[in-house]
Amino acid sequence: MGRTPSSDKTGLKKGPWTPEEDQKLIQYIQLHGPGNWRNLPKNAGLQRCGKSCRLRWTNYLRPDIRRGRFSFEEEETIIQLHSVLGNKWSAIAARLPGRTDNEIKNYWNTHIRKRLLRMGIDPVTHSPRLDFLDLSSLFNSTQLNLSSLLGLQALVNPEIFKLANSLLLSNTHENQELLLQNQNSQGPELLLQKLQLLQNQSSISQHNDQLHHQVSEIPNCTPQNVSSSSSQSMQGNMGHYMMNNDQMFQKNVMLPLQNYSYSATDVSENSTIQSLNNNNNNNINNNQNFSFDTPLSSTEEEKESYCSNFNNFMKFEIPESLDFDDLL
DNA sequence: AAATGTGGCAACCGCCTGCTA
DNA sequence: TTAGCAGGCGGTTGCCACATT
Repeated sequence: MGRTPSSDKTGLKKGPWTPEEDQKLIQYIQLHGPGNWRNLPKNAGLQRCGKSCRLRWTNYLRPDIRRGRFSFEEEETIIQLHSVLGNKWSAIAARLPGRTDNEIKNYWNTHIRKRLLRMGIDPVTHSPRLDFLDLSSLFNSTQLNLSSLLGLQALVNPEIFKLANSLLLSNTHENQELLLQNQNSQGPELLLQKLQLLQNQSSISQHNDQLHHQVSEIPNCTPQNVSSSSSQSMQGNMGHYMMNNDQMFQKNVMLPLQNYSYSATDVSENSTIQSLNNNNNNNINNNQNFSFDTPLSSTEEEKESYCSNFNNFMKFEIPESLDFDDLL
């Protein structure tokens, strides 16, 4: 792992740390404490730059580091915080004891981000986007039958569903081809236009004002997903969810979150499945149990579990008491 | 069995910020 | 005021391990 061991022109070693180096660093810090990273390598007998020592300590050797898989609660926290803070990994890490910003960043990029993309959610704005949704898995699915269509109906705005459904029912190969060809590029223009029109007719929540107000008071904080006062938000039974700005209406298709379900087939091989089952039963809406049939599917039980728990997974309710100063 | 592709993640790079003289 | 420095931070790289072809 890491990089090829090498030395820079000052003779300092780079690349992966050896157990001996780790030991030296640990022993030195145990004796003298962290800090003064510039002089630390020399005093500790390490051929490393101070920066490298600091990173090694903070990201790997620190005794309070909690290694291992992220729990579902941790994932949920990361997503919630990311929806407010954006890529402020250190701020997010501060709310997750034992986790480092580097670890969270890696986990986001390798797991959560991809999952959100597959779910059709923009990982930057946390807004649903049809052009990110993996529709090919839908149309290629052998499970594209009435029941899955009913699931799809729960996935999207009913009007959007009607439109998509009419495309399917017309049963023209061209339509499906068109949809599939365009889903990863610019999207079917006609469909997008119609969807956008429909979307713009969706109910607009007033409930973002409070959060916007709270966040706007944070110094130097420009939350990526908190709308401007002129932008729109949607609220469903999953809490407040902010739309980024009007540009979302230009190219992207937004779906009401209360109807947004989860392609849970590859959820969190690292997550604690059990934890999913602990706290969500009250929020389960059977209509939201929908899964795409993808090659990544695990067991049906897991799929069901994840699907039914997606409501919790995507519950981005920002507590009114959230102290943003503390957060930052 | 070998080649190729992909995921995961430790570590590096370069920029930014805050402190101090 | 400003230059220099240390530390912090987010983005990126590149290697290893495993999966797929």
